[in-house]
Amino acid sequence: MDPSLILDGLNDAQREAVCAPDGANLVLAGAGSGKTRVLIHRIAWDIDVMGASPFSILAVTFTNKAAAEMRGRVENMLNQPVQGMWIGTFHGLCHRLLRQHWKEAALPQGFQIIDSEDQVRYLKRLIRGLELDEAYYPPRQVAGFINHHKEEGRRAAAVPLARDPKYAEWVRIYQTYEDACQRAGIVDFAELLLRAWEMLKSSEPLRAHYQKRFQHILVDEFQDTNSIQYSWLRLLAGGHKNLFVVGDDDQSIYGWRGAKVENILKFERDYPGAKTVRLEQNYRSTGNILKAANAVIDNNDTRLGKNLWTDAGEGEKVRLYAAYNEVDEARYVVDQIQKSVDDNRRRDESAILYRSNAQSRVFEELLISAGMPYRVYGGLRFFERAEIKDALAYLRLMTNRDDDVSFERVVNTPTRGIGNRTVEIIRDIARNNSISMWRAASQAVNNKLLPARAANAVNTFLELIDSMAAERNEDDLEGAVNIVLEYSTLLEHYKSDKSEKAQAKTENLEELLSAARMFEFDEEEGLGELDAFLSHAALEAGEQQGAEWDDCVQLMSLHSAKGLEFPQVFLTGMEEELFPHRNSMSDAGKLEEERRLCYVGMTRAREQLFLSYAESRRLYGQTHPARPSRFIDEITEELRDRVRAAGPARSGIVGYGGAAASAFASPMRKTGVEVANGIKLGSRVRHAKFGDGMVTNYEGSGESARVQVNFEFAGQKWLVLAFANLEVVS
DNA sequence: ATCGTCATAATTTTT
DNA sequence: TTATGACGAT
Repeated sequence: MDPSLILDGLNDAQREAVCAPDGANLVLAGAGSGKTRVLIHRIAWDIDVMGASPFSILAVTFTNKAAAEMRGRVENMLNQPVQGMWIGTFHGLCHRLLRQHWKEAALPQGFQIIDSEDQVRYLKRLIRGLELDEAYYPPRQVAGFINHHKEEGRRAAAVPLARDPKYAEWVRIYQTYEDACQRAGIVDFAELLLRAWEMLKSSEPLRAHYQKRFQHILVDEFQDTNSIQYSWLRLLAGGHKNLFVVGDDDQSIYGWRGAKVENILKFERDYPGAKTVRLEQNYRSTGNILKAANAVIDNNDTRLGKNLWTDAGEGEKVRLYAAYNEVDEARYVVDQIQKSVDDNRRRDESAILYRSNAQSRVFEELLISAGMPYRVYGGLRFFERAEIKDALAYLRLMTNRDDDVSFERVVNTPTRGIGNRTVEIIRDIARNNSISMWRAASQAVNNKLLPARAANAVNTFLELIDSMAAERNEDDLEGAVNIVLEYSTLLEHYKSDKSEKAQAKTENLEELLSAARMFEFDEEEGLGELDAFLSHAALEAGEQQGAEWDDCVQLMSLHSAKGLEFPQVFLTGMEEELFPHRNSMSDAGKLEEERRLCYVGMTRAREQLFLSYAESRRLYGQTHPARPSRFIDEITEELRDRVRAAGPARSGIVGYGGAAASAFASPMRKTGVEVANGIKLGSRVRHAKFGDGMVTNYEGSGESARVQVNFEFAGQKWLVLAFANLEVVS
């Protein structure tokens, strides 16, 4: 193959990385320096030039999105589908290993994956079962404790015993949880990694097999790896040590969830002679933006050192807006976006970034009243919705009756006369006999351990699940979902409810049917279709709702913005205590991570970067004076332009909290705006009987469209557009 | 079993 | 401010 096809268009450093000899290679890739590109070209290089078989390649990412993108781009580049290559997330790949070697991993064949929410719910049950006070052992924190230890490769028995008796109890909960999961055949996210690692570590033949198979291991976002992921890689690359890792220590922002930047340093130590390549040329931002970002990150002491540069021009200076309060800040931002839209720029060229999600509200309110469509990242995803998880729980019980998490979830959903007391009795039996809830329930029924009425209800439930399983056709996934929706009466339950919410839930359940219909089943993993679907649901919670193709202003937290870029970026809420966040200010390490977060935010901008802070901010219902963030001071003065807030507080700002604000008491997170006949979200409309009001929400379109209007005097009403005869005013 | 009331806590997120 | 969860009353 002709190497030039792969090397063309790469700069020197990129090229050096792509065709580096086998062995340990570390690519320190600054923001916007083409890191994904290097990774993809490297894979192509291995296959096309070095003649590696796709079977010998293992490429690891952190998100499904990144994995899918990488696969697509590699195939594009090689102009053919790559078969046999493993590209996926750490969790996805470990899952695959465990499915293929469930015996060696000591798991039941039909093991199920639980997500973080399930994990916390389950822990809560177990903590109660141990008769411990939830107030002293908050399930969330216990989950964090357990996950932390798992990420460090420690099982409950291996957690060093501390003098603190409270801590000993935590370990006891961990042990209880570990046993319970094993019994129920469920595996949490951290367990996927830990199990796979333990399996490879303890089984010499398996380890040898995969070490031999994966001659080329590539890792994206290496700075985000935690300890167990690092060990996992080390194990797999044990023989040949052909590890090609790409990362940026300056963009490490997930230390709080176990990521270890130190792994980059460790890498150079653990693989002596590792080659390091720095990618410092940035293809994204203009000079001033880069200089400003460099100036900020330069204040961190623990850096490997890197300086981004560009040969694009200086561009505009960074603009700084000092707002009176958060509403003024939002108004300024929305005004600026309006200006660029008037300038024929797309709305999705603008991104509003913030440190914490609570800050999105004010922006949403003002965007609605400006009639500007927007999209907020970071809500619940499809497979995380309660009604979807209910349906999935039925499916899971069908394939694994011992799945206690699912049992608890749906035993009385929808209500079928199995009350708390009854469930408690079953739980006790399960605990006392170390059996699953399902078995305990059938014992309770058979041995007459329940009052007649309860026994009857429980029995009906057991038979329901059995009949669902019996009715199901192995190779008809959609049919299985249909059976669940019908037999469980979930759909009926929501359909009979005429409320807004219930209707949305009905639609979601119907969407689940089509998700099942569209599911692309890959038989080679040795899984049944249903199990594959359930694993898929757990590992890929699904897209954020909201149509990507809509032209919407983008709102997201700084963390969610990593990896993205926008021509125009608004970095808002640049205030001490908010950003850097108050919880991260006292610890030097945490503060540096905040600074990196700032660096990540700034380097999202291609052409224009706006920073803003408010002198007074209302947060959690209380107004506090605020000081500008230290990060602002760290930007050299000549790189920024201070945009003055125009004059003293204006009536428009101060008066905002009145009638208009109350109209937005509950902003809906909608992405579209135009409803019909010139009526938009935020439009002022007049109704013959109710008077004037503002459109705050809508659903449907055309004839059947309904809009929600907040009338100044008549309050909130839903109106069918075709009948309401609304007139748009001013 | 469901509804309403009260207290509480409230970065960041993927798998 | 607000969302969530626990608890008590119907």
